[in-house]
Amino acid sequence: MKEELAKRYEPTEFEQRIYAFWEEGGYFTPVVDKERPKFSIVIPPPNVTGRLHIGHALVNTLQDIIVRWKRMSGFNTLWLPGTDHAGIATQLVVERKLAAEGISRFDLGRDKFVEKIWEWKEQHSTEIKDQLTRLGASADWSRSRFTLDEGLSRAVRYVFVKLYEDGLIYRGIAMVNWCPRCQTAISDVEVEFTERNGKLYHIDYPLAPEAVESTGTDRRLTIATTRPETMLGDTGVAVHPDDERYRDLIGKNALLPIANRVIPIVADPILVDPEFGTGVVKITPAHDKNDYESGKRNNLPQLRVIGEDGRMTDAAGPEFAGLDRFEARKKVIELLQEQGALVKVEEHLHNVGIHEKCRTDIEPMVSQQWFVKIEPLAKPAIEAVRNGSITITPQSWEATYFNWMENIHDWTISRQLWWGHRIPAFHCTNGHTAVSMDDLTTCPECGAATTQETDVLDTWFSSGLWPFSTLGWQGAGSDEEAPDYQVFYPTDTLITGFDILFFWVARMIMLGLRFTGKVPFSQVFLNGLVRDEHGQKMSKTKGNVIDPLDVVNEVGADALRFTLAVSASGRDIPLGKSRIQGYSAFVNKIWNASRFAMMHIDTELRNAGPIEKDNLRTVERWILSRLNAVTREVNRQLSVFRFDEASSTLYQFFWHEFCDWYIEMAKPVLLGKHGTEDDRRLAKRVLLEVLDRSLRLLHPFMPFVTEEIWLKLGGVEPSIMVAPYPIFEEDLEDGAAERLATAAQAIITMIRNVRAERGFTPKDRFTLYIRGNDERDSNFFRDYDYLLLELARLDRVVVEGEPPAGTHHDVVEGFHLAIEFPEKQVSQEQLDRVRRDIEKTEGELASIEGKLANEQFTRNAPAAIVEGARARQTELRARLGKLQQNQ
RNA sequence: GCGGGGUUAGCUCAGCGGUAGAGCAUCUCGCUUACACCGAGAGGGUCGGGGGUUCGAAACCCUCACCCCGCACCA
Repeated sequence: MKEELAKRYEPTEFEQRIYAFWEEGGYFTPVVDKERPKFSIVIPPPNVTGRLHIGHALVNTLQDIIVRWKRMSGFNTLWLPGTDHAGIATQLVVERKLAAEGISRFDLGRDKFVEKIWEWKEQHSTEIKDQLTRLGASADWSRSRFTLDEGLSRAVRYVFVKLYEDGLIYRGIAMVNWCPRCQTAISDVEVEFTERNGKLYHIDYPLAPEAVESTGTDRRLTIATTRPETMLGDTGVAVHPDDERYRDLIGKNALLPIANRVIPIVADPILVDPEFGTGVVKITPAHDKNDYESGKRNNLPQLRVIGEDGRMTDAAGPEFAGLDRFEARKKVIELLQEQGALVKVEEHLHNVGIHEKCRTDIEPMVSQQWFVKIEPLAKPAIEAVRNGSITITPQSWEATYFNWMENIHDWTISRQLWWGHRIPAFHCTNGHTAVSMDDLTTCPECGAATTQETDVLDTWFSSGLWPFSTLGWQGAGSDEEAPDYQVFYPTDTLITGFDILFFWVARMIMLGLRFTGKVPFSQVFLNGLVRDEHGQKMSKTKGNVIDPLDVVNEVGADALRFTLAVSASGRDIPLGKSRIQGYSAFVNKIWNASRFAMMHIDTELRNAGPIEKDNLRTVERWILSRLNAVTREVNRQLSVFRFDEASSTLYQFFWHEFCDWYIEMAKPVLLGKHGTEDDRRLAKRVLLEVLDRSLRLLHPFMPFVTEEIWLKLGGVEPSIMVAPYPIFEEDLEDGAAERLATAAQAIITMIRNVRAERGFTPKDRFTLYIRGNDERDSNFFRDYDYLLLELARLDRVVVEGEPPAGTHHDVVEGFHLAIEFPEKQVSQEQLDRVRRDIEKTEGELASIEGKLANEQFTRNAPAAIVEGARARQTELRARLGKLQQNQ
């Protein structure tokens, strides 16, 4: 039964009601049936305690568009949602909260602290779902997963143990990125480089007394450093072996100022560039990546002067021990100044590595950690993209992927955190380490008591398994008993931000291939960053942040979604309030057009039956043909992730073809002002058809409003969500109808145009003389003269009649027109316009004729192009002749 | 240094070998019973500079300039 549509479009009135309706209908949950064609996609799991920002709104809108499109297209569709425990990020949030109460995690101890995080998690775990719900995400909440769930944890443990057994996970002492604030090691990709104005300190290192004696000189070696405090840990000085200035000093010793330690002068062609600076480099093997390598090459000891908390150690000397590293820097400078060893200080712009999560300066540090030997995993992952098993869109990201994967370093996976998957390794009192699926209390090697490794795994280790661990995979063999895995793995598409290509996408590919033997997904779409309307990054300090939930509350989810879609070409997205406003007008337009249609549709959709195509008139054939072309276009664009093209195609069609033209053209018949009762019935049927198909095409982009309208329209299916997505139908194509309808529109436009140019008002009426090319054209205009009369506001249309002298002539789409205007003073402006029009036409004609006169063109250009040029020439000639009569 | 992207109407962008486009903004006219979150119309671009390929280039190639983003390095 058809219902009324509210007079005003008020999204807040129905969006949440509609979502509840979908959930109750169970439309988000696919069936577990291997025989049906499936489509599956997993969400990039947001941080469990996070608040959704505009970037989440984007990535989840895009996923939902694809998911709804596939579901309507007949696929057994699963969108699996969930959240990530997000080790460091979550721990940080809770630590900050506790800090506000004056408590540190160390006050609580590991177990209590982890308990606190779980409490926090439980409190916030519904927030993500609630927020995604407001956006209209059609995810299967019954399958929601969390990276610390029991099953997923089992998968993590299995993968760790297996990689260890295969020799791809090892424990060792190496230079890592250390965050003194979080007091954990982090991987290379978690370090962010930020440009900073610093100082370059030039410091004199004197030669050791015995070197002064043996060389007979008292030279000083001037080194430069941005981090003077690390000199306390220097265990050598390097020069280039070919550098004449210092060659005689190689093998001798220098005297380290302040510490007064004798350190060797070594030759290191890798570390030292003789052209750069003074050609002398200090070596701090314990606190610099390059120095660490150099130290190993030159057998220099590592002296750790900075501790895990960022404070100087005892090894730094009694006057430094316990001092913060930046305080120590000041003190070192002071002492050097006193000793006269500080030669000069320069301003220096350089990059400083910081921890991307807490923004603390990274301290390179030698430490015992767990690593994944990555190359054997990276190789097949590179191959999968290279051979097309996985495609990345936009394709330019593939180059970035290869570039990174081919230069990849071992992955530091251990974190000295408390929140996460604890590493399943067991150390015994005799120093043995065993890795095991089951908890061990005694050492398998010597029987001594064991304790479990305290480190946890990098968050991305567990999210790297997300596409299969969420489907029930828990290790070799487990897949047999995991029906979801059987039906939905591998997934089809992955949609995520480019910023986690390395963090997440690459790791899923590597681990997926290794453990399931299949690519975890075959298509990756990387979306850009949402920026403000001027392309600036959104940030709290700039005050240009747009909160998606505010937008949803103001203009509804559909307007936000459509704006995001129409902006998503794969590059960064400029988003401003005015843009959203613009597209909310479009939603309003859909609402009102539907309201109009529903005032006239008296046949219920259920009983309407198929359209009687043979009885349709030209205008109806035209709109169906156009809609059909749009249908093909939208399906095609969605299949290649052109959300922008697909949505603007629909926008253009619905607003400017359906509303501005078709509805206006249909009005005389719908309102009973013209045509037979049969015409009217058919027009209504077509109006209904076009609206219904349009709503279905639009549904993935704006699910709420389309459902609200569609339900009131009385659809055949229980929900538009499960109504079939329109597909191209060859027999709806009608080129002839399109040509005539388009011509009629161009003629109406031309008349409106000239009317405005001549200063007439819509109330002034004229007579139009029109001549077609053949009988069919003439019949068309005879049949549809009422359209010209109504839409162009004429008082008479004469088809094939001879226009009197003094009329305005033109040629539009091959039709010769003449408009008889009432007597009116022709303004100079109008005359100028006629002249410009003529000049423009002459210009184009000259260019076309030049082309056609060129034998190279007629010989080489494709026949269709040459034909087109000829036709254009004919039209322009005719038009020019007509225009000249207007002068 | 390596890699990627960009430079098209006032703004934000699409087009990527065959007559320069969209949205927003601007101007003019119109409250015509779906919608003023509207309708009708107008103005506005030598497609960053230079060179080349081609019958034909905004599009392909080379080159220069400027901007952005990764990665690496910066003693």
